[in-house]
Amino acid sequence: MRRFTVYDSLSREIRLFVPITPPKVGMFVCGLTPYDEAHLGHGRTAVVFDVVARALARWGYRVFYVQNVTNIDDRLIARGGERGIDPLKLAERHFLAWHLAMETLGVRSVNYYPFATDYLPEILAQVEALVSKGFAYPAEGSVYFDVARFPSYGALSGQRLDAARTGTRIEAEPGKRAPEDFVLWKAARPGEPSWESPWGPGRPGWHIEDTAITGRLLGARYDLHGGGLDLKFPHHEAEIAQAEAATGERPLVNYWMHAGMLQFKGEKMSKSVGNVVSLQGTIGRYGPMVVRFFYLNAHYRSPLDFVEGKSLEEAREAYDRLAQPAGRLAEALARSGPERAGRELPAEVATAATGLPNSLDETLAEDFNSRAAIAGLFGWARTVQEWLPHLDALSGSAISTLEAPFRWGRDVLGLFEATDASAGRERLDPLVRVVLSARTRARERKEFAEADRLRADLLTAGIRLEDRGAETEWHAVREPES
RNA sequence: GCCGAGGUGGCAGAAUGGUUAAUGCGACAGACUGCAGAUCUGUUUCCUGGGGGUUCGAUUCCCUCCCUCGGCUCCA
Repeated sequence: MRRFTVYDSLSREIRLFVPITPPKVGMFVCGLTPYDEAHLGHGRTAVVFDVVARALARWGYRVFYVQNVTNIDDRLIARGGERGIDPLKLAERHFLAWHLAMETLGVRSVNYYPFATDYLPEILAQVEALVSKGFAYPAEGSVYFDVARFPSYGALSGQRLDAARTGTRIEAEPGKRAPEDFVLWKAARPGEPSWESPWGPGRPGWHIEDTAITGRLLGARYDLHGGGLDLKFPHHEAEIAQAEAATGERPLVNYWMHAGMLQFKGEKMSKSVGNVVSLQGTIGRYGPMVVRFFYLNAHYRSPLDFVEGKSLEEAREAYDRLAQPAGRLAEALARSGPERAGRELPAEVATAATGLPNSLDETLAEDFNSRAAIAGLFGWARTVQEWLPHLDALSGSAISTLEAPFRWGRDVLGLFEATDASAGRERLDPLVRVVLSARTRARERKEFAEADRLRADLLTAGIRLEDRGAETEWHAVREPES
């Protein structure tokens, strides 16, 4: 197991990571409430923690990664009511879309997506435990957590209750003793989905599902909890309070990781601000790998600005600089096979290639500095560019050696994966070749006007040509419309 | 108001108690090319929010101020 450090939001310092029972790592990340289409901000958090899980797996840890799905809550009920759809069905529909987006983005490290409503017995048991231990009280069919009974409440966010209170939006919730008390079990209003409980029909509060799920799947204490920075207070604070109060064991979580917000037009991208950009739509327009690269090109804790018409264009240019040599190596290897004889690499190049993945691991092992690792890949791309013209002379194992750092990028960062666009390329290739051979003949006859006309026509069709000596390569300028 | 995260070149964005502060994008020039593109080479000069302090030396550590963003029970 590789040693690595991580910034823990609770202690506010970078700490060496030590699992409770090595090599196992229990990892939980707050998922979304799928009441609407996912936006670019959601994608960032998902990709950030995907890389964390991928890296841990590579480094010899056995990760069990759980991401919950809040499939019952006020927004779902409201949205379902507007559309005349059962909220649970609505949640399921949006979750399927999310899952598809994750698949496209290469987020495949999540082992399990538990739905809140599948954990009603655990939720009820936890609420009952809190009531019987005096940490929670029923009122008007609901149950509230008594924050005053949990003195360390606020430790994660640094919030002090007296200070927080001034800015608190005090909702008219009858029976609540203090404004900071949060709801564990919410009495059902007529027509709402509800479950039976000792306090009457109702549904779980937002915070309790996570600790009910982790209690069941990861135990009373586990290693790593992630989520967006906006969830730190009150959500994660509430998780700590209710879980530690219910089980009597602490700490609930050994390492808290919070991902920085994606900002758009100077503010956090969010539904309530109304500045959202669709995740699916952006993936469709730029391709999943460019979106992924955009996220990982910044440190996960920093705020990341999304500028329409600029950020992803820039990311595409930068990503292509890596993907192009990576792709040519993969193609060459597919053609030649690793067994083919040929020239070997000079010793210093081979040493650099085989050593780089390890140093990239070291870089990433310092609080998941993906940007610094990417910088290392750029340096390698430059070296590989020098070898691209000589690929056919190289042995299969030499090409494979050149590819090693890019394989690291694929395994850990999830970049350089074949996408639908490259599948489309295979279909188009024979057709494009027909035009190319006509153009090559024209060029041989120095009929450049004709050759340029063919090049221009292909460009209109979305295909850009690049002459490399006698050979001509082609690239799709835009994603195929689907 | 309180709590937290940030302020780095034209832009994005890393790192570090110490010779020229990564990397990418963009721009400019050269090589290559029939041209273009891609690639390579070079250039992009005084780039670390302001002011104090600690230090032989700070962008890095400490204090303070300013600015931006997030949270303060809807949030990834």
